[in-house]
Amino acid sequence: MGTSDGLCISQGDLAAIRATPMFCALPPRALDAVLAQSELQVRARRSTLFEQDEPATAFYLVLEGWTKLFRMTVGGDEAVVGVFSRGDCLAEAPCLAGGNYPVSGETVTEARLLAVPARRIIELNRSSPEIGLAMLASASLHLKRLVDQIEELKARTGPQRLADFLVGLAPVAQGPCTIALPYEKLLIAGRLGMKPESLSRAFQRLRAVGVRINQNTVAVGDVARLTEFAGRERLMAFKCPAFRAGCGSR
Amino acid sequence: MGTSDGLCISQGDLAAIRATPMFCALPPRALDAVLAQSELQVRARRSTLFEQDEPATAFYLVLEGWTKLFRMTVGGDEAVVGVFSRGDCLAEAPCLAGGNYPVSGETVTEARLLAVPARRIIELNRSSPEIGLAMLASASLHLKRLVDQIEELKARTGPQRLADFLVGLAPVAQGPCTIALPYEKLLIAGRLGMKPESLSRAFQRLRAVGVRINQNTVAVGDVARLTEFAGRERLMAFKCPAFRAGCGSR
DNA sequence: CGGCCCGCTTGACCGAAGTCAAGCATCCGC
DNA sequence: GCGGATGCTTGACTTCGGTCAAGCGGGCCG
Repeated sequence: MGTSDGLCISQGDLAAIRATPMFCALPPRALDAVLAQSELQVRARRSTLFEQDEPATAFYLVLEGWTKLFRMTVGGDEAVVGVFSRGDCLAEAPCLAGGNYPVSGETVTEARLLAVPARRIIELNRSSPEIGLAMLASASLHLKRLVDQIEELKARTGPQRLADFLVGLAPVAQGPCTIALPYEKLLIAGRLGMKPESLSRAFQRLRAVGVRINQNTVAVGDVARLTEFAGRERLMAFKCPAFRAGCGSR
Repeated sequence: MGTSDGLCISQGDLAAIRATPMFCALPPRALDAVLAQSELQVRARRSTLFEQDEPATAFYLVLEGWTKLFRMTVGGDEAVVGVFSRGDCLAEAPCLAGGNYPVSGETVTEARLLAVPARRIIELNRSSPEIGLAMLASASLHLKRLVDQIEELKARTGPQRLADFLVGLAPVAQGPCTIALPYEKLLIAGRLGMKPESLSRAFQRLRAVGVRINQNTVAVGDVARLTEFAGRERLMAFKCPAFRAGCGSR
């Protein structure tokens, strides 16, 4: 886990930092104070950021690459709670609240991160109270994401969740496009709450709505069509026999 | 939705308020300031507190009764995101962050609530920054709960989730006991992420581990056995102690 | 009293997704 | 090149939980 000091932050990174929900509401002076306390870290793939139930001492802002939050279940599987990239903030709530990390965090690819020590921020909060509100805004966003995830798990099938995931990755809102999967299928499966085998089958199902997969690149015939599929009710295949016919052709 | 002023708060309620993760870290002066701005509400069953996507203008602390947070899915089902009782705080994060409610809120039984207007709190935050941190602590707790819920949905069967729910309600950690279900089975099913039919079947399954059900009272042969069946020791949340009907020492 | 409505339970059925196991490609070191 | 990792796909089977429909019991009202 290579580290360096907090001073050499590129212009691009600075812009990214300023754009986060966490820091965007902060007056420049307060932001400078935060950055002065922080550390720029470059980490290899599969590097541990923190572990569940450890006291929370620092939170992280992703500048480049991908990271995940997860839990080990009793059965030894990991339940992925979220996957994050540039501009996302991890674990700020437990840090500031002075508790333990509720999940474990790990890099998924090589990554560049801003690590912010909790203590300093708590101190800073005293002089600039808007930091607290900014963090709350960020935490609020995470709450919303988790609620989305719960709703998704409860109300959608695997292929629909996959469709939604792909739509989120697509560079356009309609028409054809190709997408490079940002990380391994194993993790995508985890993120979508299923096993790798089910992910495979979900991709097969999506061929019926114009999705082709080859290695880790995906070709989408029409993003709008995929979006529609993602939002449909679950019994759709049952109610609309045309799909089944389409599925069968291989 | 009956209301009255914020001044006549009973001693018991005051103690409950002081024990919440939200307010327990607050200096008495700040707490008084908050309470002076708040309103005590008594509401009938099935009364709407706020609706999803509305601007968040107030948050609620439950003093008595039960409330739920939920979302309407595309299919028209409701996905229950949480069910809350005495001592729990609802929607504080979006309020303070100045966003919209990410979910809808409703009372499940007749309930007594403390309604706290967002604006005043934001102003208060300027003079006492620890309010921001206290809210963050509360938000952090909600994050943890949601993560728990996701893990549960991903890693456990219906009967296991039900067992866990019952254990959480049991007044003892081991040995026999009887439990009165706090609200309708329909809602319990929603909370556990299943349909009423499945809940019924889950209860049947639990007969194998010594659980009998009759109307809305449940007889448990041995709570420890039930806990084991649920699949793990639930590490009791560090929710400032005191209330929560019968969640004794563990 | 008889009707009805409502919440809950049961049973039959079926689709979604997990498990287990085999098959196949790619990448790597030797 | 070969042998063996590793990661992805596929197929057969099983289990879980949702759907639909019927049945039942209690409470309420005329």
